[in-house]
Amino acid sequence: MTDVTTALDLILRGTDEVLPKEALIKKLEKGRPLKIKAGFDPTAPDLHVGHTVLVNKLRQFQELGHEVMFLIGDFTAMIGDPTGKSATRPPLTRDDVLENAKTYEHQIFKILDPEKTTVLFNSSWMGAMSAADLVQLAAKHTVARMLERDDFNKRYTSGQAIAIHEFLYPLIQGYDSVAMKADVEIGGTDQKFNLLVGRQLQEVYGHEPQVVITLPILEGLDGVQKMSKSLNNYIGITDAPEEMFGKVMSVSDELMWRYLELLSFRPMSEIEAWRKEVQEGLNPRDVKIRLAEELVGRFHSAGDAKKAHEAFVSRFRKGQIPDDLEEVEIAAGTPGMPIANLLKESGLVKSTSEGMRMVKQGAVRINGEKISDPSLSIEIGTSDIYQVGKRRFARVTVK
RNA sequence: GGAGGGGUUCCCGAGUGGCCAAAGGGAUCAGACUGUAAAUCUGACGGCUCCGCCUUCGGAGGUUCAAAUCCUCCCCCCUCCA
Repeated sequence: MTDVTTALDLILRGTDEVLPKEALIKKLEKGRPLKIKAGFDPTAPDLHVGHTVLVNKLRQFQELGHEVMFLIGDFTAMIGDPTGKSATRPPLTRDDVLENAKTYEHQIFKILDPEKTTVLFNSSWMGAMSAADLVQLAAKHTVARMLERDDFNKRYTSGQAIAIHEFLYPLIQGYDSVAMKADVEIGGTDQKFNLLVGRQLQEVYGHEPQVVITLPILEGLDGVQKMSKSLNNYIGITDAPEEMFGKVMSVSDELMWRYLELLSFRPMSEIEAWRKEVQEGLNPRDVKIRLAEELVGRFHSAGDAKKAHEAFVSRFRKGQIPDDLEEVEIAAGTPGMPIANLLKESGLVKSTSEGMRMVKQGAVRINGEKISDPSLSIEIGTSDIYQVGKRRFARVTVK
């Protein structure tokens, strides 16, 4: 096993907090594989790279010889983590859970080593718990401590409702650590309270408390708000190679360094060297390309990464039309089809109004030729390449 | 149970009878500049058979030549009192 100083270096990379750090060192010094716990909600198996910050950390632990315990919170999902008001969620069936779990595995094993990963469900011990057991568990924690949690506190003081069962969420998440005998639990900074409950409960149950590691929430492509699907500022790990590549390239120079720290597997020493290169005049774009290739390579393949890179260069730097065009056939009703309708029918714009606008704004090209006449009509039997803006392309045949 | 405040176009938020497809900001899209950076500037931002027409302001009715704005009923949210 790697020596403790080197291991610590790797583990600390990109973390927000390690609580407490001394305990982590002690655990590492034992020289045995540690049990690393991370919990996931069974409802949202469609991951983006923001989620992988945590998974990457798990991977680092695996590289150091530790054992990852990937916990799917199918029982806790019944409660729903009480952030805000959404206390109840539609219940998932057993089949849903299993299917989502499979999707998770498929996605995380692009990063994690399946050999060193155990997938667990907390229903397997929580489902067996009796009401009496639950009362006993609840007796081990106090309301005052629960109210330390920021959002509970806010809601309580501002007179908003907190249902009793919401207190059970942190409690059960904490109990999971007891049941799993976790040595370390990793989560986002927003999970800090819940993670700490695990420490407290383990102690009450006579176990050695887990070390809590919190990781920052990754900013989305806008660089301001957290990465999320609903804000549409995410890089999905199932995004197509070219799309993924392009999204990485559109990140700001500043944000790029953060992405490198949290998403790249390159050693920090190497990344620092790149930083120096940029200071000495290297175009930051070229560093971004390295990251884009690494990510596409991870979630697709090295070959895809190379192709995406080439496509990117020809399309954006040289302004060429991509080779793998979408082919669309549409039927014209009348002798000719107005350009705006054609754009709408082919899916390049959402409405004819938008189509009109795009033409007026000079965003539309046919076979590379800019057009500006919104009353242009396209004849039947033609097949041309239409472009709207920089990214939307299609070969459209009018029948 | 009582008193009051509110629901406006993707979001926030103006608008209290015609000049309102509805201010302003955000998000988004396009153009310029670039490294598809960022920032900035310009423009667009309900739909359509697009210089005109049609459908929007919680829902359903009504008053009026004319309503997001007035009236009636209903639904939902919030604050305070009990």
